[in-house]
Order: sequence, then structure tokens, then C-alpha cells
Amino acid sequence: MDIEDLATDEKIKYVQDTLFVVSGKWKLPILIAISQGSERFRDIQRSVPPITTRVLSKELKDLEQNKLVRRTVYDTSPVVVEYTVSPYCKSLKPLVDEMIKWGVNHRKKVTES
Amino acid sequence: MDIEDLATDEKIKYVQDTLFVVSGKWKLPILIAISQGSERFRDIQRSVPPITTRVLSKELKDLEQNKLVRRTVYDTSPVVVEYTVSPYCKSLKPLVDEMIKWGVNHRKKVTES
DNA sequence: CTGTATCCATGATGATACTG
DNA sequence: CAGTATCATCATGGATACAG
Repeated sequence: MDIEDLATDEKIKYVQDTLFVVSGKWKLPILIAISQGSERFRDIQRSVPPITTRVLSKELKDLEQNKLVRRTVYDTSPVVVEYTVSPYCKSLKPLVDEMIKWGVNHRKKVTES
Repeated sequence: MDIEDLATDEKIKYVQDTLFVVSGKWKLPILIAISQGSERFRDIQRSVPPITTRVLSKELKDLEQNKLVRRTVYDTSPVVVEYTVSPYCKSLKPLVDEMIKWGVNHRKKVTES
């Protein structure tokens, strides 16, 4: 599919979808924390301060729903829950790289006198 | 500059910067409206419904501050104000294209059973 | 026409406590 | 440990009126 064929409205809609998935204060930091080895709820919370349990819980649910994070429950006692980033998560890389590049360049641009 | 050399924290910071500039319901639709020829405040408002004057005013200020939009006041009577997209605005294209691509793909992904 | 000011509803977030 | 529940707070956005 060639994105140039999309109508303007459609383009906007897809952009909004994408923004919705990665926007906010926490989504990317959480993904990074998990991918760097914090797989338990409590670990993630410690790695991404100062996030509260309430917010972390919600964010993890969003990420799971978007298939970027997988949640596995081990039926031990006490229960162990493990979060991992999905393979699909890698598909974000080109996008995130573009965001970094643009952000770097933009900082230069707006601080120019 | 190679973005791979950046520390994780720096990457996150730049991503957040970028998100801040383009996020929200209105920023992209406004840019598109202007670039498609709606150069007056009232025209833009009509092209991007149902935005209120209050919100449009604020969004335009943000965009101007980020140098994506230029505001020109003509000293006529009554005053005419013209908004145009800056040349710099074009630098968003690779990013926006990535967002569209990811959004298209993501929709397929999440609607998979 | 181009906004600003005011008031209000809503949702997001934080703090804290509590459950299994 | 892994969350949920509740309450307070705050930022955002909409509706409306109005000023230059």
C-alpha cells in the first residue's frame, strides 16, 4: 500500500492512531525499561520513577492491548507476573528513530537566535 | 550526529520533545488546513471543525513558537492576519510519513483475531 | 475579523489505603 | 508482590460573551 494514495483525512486518522499509542509521559520509558530487563511490575515501577501503581497499571494495559507488551502470569505462590516486549514492538524502531532525529534537529532550530 | 550514540535518557527526551510539538487533536489538521490554502484565522477555523477560537488561538501560538507557522499582520483596517506554513514545516514529512505507515500497519495488527 | 476573558465540565494524575 | 479502590487535585478543552 502506498500511503500517498490515502486521502488527507485518512492520513490524519492514522497519524492520530499512532500518536495515541506512543504519546504520553510514560509509554516509551516503560517499553524501554521492560526491554532492558525490568520484567516485574515492581521492577518497572522502580525503573520509571515517579510513576504510581495506578498509572503504571493502566499504561501496561494499554500497551498490552496494542500488542507491544506481553503479560504472562505464572501460577506460583505468590503469583508472579512477567512483562516482556513483544516482537512486534520492534516495528516501532523506524518511527522512534525519526522522532529522535527530528527532536535533535528541532532543538537546534528553536534555540537559534 | 548519529542518534545511536545518544544515551537512552536523551533519546527519550528528544522523543518527548517531538511528541509535544505534533501531539494533540489539532496540530496536524491545522497545518494541513493552512498548507491547503486556509490562511486566515476564520478560514482555518472553518476548515478544522469543531475547533473553538480559544483553542485555535493557542494551537497557532504553539505552532508559531515552534517555527512551523508564520504569522503576518497587515496593517490595514480592519487588520488582516495571515498564517502560512514555514519552509521548516516540510522537515516534518519523513516523520509524519512514518506515523502514517505505522498507523496503517498497526490497525491491521490490532484487528487481527 | 481576530482574537481574549470567563466560567465550567471532563478526564488525567497523584496520594493513599487496601485486597488477594 | 501485583495490583484495585477511593478521594483530591489539576490541566485541558469546550461554551459563551465580548473587546479592538
